[in-house]
Amino acid sequence: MNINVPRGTEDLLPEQTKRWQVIENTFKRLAEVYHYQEIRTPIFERTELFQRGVGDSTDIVQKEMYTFEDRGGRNLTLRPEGTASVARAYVQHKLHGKVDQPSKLYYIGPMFRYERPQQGRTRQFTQFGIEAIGSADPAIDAEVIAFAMDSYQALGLKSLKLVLNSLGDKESREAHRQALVNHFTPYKNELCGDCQNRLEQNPLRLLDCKVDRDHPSMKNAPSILEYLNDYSSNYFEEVKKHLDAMEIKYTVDETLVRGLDYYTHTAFEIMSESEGFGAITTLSGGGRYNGLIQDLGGPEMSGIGFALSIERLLMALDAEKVELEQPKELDCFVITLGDEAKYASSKLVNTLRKNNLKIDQDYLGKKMKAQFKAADRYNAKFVVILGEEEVQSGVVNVKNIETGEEQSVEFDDVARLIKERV
RNA sequence: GCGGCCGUGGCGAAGUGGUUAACGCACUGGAUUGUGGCUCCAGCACGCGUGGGUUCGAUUCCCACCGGUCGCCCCA
Repeated sequence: MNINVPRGTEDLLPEQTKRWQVIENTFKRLAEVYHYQEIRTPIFERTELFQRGVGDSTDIVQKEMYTFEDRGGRNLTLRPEGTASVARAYVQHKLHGKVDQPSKLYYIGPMFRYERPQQGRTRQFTQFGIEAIGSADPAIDAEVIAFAMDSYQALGLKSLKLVLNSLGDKESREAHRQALVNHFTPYKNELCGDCQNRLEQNPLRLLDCKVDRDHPSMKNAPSILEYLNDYSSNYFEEVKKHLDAMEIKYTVDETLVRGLDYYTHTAFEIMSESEGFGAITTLSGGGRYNGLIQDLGGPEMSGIGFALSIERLLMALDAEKVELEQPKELDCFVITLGDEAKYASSKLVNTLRKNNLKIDQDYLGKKMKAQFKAADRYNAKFVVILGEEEVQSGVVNVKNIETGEEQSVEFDDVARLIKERV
């Protein structure tokens, strides 16, 4: 019987969750700083939502969705990304009618994609993301990008690369699409199978094909930037000016197209430039989606967002050898000697905890030496030794593990003493 | 969906077609009845992913399966 975790999923044991908590708290703090509020949507949705929202031509919808039928015959899918769900909630609850606009939302939680696992890619992974819906001001594009960069910088990461592009509005995209079809059709038979399909379904994605990257036709392929109409190209310029104003460095890459169909105008990715980071260097991505809300039955509302993977963030932290600062595990470990002392110990431990101190004691009947070792391992600041003598006298020694200093106090004063020193 | 590599105690890891499967860490006990982190001694795999095959004999060779891992495509 194999009861291990399913392929592509993992348990996070305390050693790891400690780091996760630091990261999550950082994000929540940033969300307050940038004034984004949390939204929680279901982990599964109707399959149509992702087909419409993410796009039928995307890899996600074509081959990566965890789709199932429930007992009522409903066709459901574990969410592969967060934006479609947030947009759906925005439409469903008519957030566009609320006073606070734009709606600035953040989410954090598991996403699911059925893929072959490898480093930096699991079937269940965790995204933190934000969405700002209801504004078409280039300044908010820049805000989202700044937030994305801050998410890494606030944790101490440095080797980051911001890549930027514009995909233009509908009109620009259509013009570019036509140009791409005209350009690539003569070479159709020389391109890879995927690209032959892309030529019909989504020619834009030909540009980031890794197989045909070196095909001669790629070199002089029409760039989206040449097809931006006035509004689009002006919008892109404005976004860049805001980034310049914030002194955020970026590289424009006209081949950056992103894998999801809903993107318009601003598209960006943040990559790690650390040595030995592995094959996957994309840490996060995002962009503007001006047609999405309408596609999902809402009013004409534009939005922009980004999402990052916490798993990849952790890889980046490891690659850059960033140590997250973590709180001390225990303020005091109570060493108990002999059966008689155990009641006094329970009482003392309880009292200390009521004083909001982090306390633990031995439950394995270990010898003193082993109890000291446990205290070391838990990184406790103090130990209290409690044996028959102490029970008799009502006085215990409180020992500072680092300095070795000891101080004798009555039971009732232990909490106060430790609180003063922690 | 396709390809490479790997599968030995709680963890890391060596090794061999044949009689006791190194070593390190961790853990437990002792040297040392109540003050640890150092040192020394001792203990700790009836077993080398599962099943089948070759063989007098397999953890070691072969096959299949399972699991892990890395990479391709694509992405977070």
